[in-house]
Amino acid sequence: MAPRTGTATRERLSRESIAEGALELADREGLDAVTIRRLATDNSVTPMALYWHFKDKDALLDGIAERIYSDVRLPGADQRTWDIQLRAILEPILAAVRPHPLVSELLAERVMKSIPGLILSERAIGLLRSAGFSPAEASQIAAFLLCSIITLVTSEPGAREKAGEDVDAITRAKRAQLESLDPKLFPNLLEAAEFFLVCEDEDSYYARGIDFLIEGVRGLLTA
Amino acid sequence: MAPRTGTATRERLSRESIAEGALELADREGLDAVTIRRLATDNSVTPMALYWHFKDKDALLDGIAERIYSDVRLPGADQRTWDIQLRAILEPILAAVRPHPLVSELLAERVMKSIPGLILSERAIGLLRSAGFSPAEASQIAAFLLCSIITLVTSEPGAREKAGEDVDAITRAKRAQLESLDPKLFPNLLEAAEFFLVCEDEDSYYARGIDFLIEGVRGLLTA
DNA sequence: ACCTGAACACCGTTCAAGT
DNA sequence: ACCTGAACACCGTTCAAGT
Repeated sequence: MAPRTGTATRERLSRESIAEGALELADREGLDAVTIRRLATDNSVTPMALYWHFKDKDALLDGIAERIYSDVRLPGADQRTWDIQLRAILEPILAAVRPHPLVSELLAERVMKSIPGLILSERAIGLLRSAGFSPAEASQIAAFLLCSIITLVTSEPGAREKAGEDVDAITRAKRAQLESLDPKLFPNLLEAAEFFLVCEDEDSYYARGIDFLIEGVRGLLTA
Repeated sequence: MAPRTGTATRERLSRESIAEGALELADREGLDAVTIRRLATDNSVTPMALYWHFKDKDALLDGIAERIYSDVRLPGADQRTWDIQLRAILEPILAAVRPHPLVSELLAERVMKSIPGLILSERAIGLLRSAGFSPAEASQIAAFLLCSIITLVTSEPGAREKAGEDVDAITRAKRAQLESLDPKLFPNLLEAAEFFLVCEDEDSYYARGIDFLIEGVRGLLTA
């Protein structure tokens, strides 16, 4: 008889399946919902079962980060100018992180803790080295670029509010707070209030972010 | 008889004294050490006492962030070019955040939750507006610049290791991990390994960071 | 190899009560 | 106004044990 399959099947636990479930949970309900005990019941298992697959909770979060970094699809290196190639690296990273605004805060401190993260760091540093930066400069700039991509996602206006289900209750409260400010003291804040609450156009938001980063590198190069 | 003063005096609790104590604790032992119960015993008081001064733990963390933002000393506006003025804003922000690498991760999502944070945001947006950016652009760029300053501090190589007391035990472990990488696959990472572990020169690290940000803005402006 | 059961030492927070 | 006491519903984690 073939093993049972279907919705009620209890799959064998594995690092990957646990991390995948944890990521989906975090995307839906936020990182605070990711709890050893919650994951255990979601997997129909005892909390201690998870400790066979992960040393501790921090290692489990490393696993979530690895899962996201493994989505990055880097293009092959070529002979185009450094700015074109840099864009070709940054965009796939953004594409991998962007679906996970509630989880992105995990990523910065965890790049060096997984093979996919190491690969993408190696690639970025190599590109910056060949553009003319020293090892010290290249490693700092590469780290900063990655952090910046993550920051763009983490702080995309409106994105983080998806954690609580009362999406626009939070937005309304924030709007009320901003609009209660003294217009004499905070004219510019009031003029721009709407752009802190929701993102007018996500694509142009991210395009501007990437442009900023590439121009920043160019500025350091020609200084 | 004058009220007792000296080392054993139990001061009256206040929002400010609690936040100050919490910040010092976080600077010494990291944010995980900042616990309602720990702060209570540090203040020789019951955990519930803190709930009179702060709605909940999140509000207490807001208080810590406000404490740091209140250290920012902005210069008066003047008629110099936008890049000079932008530098004159970014540097005092950096100066306020830099002493608190273990706490800086709190700051990004909390700028708009205190008067000092609102003031500095207003100022940055105003400057970018007068440099020629639209309200949407100015607010996005201002938010990104602030996040970037914070990121520079949060991820300054070696800074975060000061949480655990075994400072160079952690550094040694990280070095071992990096040096165990295959030199064929990660040549650039290995060449730059040292710069991920400790910061060669903090001042040039931060100078490069600020230069990057200003050049990034210039790039968007001339695009 | 993979998982369970019971227990420990912590959390944040509510609610009613004291002065 | 400011703080206490007792209690609740959670955490992560250790340790010994089962199959």
